[in-house]
Amino acid sequence: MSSVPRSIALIDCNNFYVSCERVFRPDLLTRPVIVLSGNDGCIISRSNEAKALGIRMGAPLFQMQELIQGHDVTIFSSNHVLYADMSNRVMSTLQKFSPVREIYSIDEIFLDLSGFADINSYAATLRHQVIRDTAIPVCAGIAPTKTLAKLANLMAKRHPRSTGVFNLNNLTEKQINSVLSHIPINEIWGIGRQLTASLNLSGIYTAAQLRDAPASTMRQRFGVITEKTIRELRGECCIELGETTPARQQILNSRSFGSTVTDIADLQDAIIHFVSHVAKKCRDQHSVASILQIFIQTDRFRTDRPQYCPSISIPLTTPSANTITLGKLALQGLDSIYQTGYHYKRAGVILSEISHAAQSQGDLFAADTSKPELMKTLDALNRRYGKGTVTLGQEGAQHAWQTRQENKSPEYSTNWDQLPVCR
DNA sequence: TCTCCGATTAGAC
DNA sequence: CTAACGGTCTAATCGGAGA
Repeated sequence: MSSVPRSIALIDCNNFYVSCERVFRPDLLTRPVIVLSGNDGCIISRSNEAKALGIRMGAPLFQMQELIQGHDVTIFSSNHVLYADMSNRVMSTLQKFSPVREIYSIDEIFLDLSGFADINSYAATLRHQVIRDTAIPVCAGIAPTKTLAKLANLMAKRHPRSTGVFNLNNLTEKQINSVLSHIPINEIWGIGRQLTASLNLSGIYTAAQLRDAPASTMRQRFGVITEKTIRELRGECCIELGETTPARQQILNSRSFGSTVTDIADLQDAIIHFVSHVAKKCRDQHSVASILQIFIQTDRFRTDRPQYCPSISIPLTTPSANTITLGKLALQGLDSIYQTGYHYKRAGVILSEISHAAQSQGDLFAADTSKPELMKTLDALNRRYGKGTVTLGQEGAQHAWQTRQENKSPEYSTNWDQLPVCR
């Protein structure tokens, strides 16, 4: 009994961050545009025109400076509030198209379209709906497994005059072979730099070659992930759709500083900021953490200066998500790892061993009682009047460690005060 | 020798 | 003028400590 293959669709926004900026700057629709990472450091999104100029993904901005200046490239700092809001809009449109779905990242969603009638035109409809609702362009790849759907999406994006939909289930075996033999393995989901290098050494260069390699021996040499990838390339489902977003197991907040800091007071200020942020995220998912980690780092690229990257892991006797409790411990931890005389470039805070607040061990007998009501009030005020309305004493307004963001667009879709027309 | 656990590595986006 | 290289997260794997 040969069963009909599943139709798993991967819908992926085109050049997502750039597309978000273009929604509010239609004058840039045909121009080279890039979006930078935090601190305006690396290039993390490029328009097709920027890609065509040879501007590399992930490259540090200063290395691409020549290309950029010669071609009037428009540069944006990251505007995460804008991207998160646009993502919510895109996802709420797309979720209506299948009851079985998984939001995989800020700009991607898997939809199970198995058994649907006329899948190709359904996918075309969904693309147009997203454009109408949000002005963000998306492409759809359809295949029997997630890994193949990823590749199908790649094909949909790559084919210049394609309709933005590519369905591997419509192809003959011969056509599939042809497609896979033209895709280098580094473009496969789950095959990164290291695996590409070692697989190449064994003579495997294309998706077709990887698919046809013996699965069990490959598992021994290259690990389980490679084996699953091989099976998925054959059309065998090994990675199911995860329909519920599980609570975070780890919550991290870290920053590279705009310039180096030497004073512990500046680090304290930064750490308190990070603690507030992670504690809030933890409370938002109704969790508490059992381990609090603090780290500070010197600039790893300044090899001419002494390096010092200490960290400390602080176990909590009572799991907590309380900013005050965690803040005190964090500052003690910082004290114990800080050394004078270094130029610190980055710091961060990690919450781990996270469990659900209600079922946390010892909760009944030893709850974290340091002003839990204060946390609720603080969260409520910030919800009501906007983020940053009420902060703890040490979260000042001026920060020596603040990141550079020289080309940030307004939060068009979420903040009236930032709309030029409302000034 | 086995098992457990924290640290490290690899990958995604 | 010079210096300039992200932030969050998961899962697999490694390797040492202790049983």
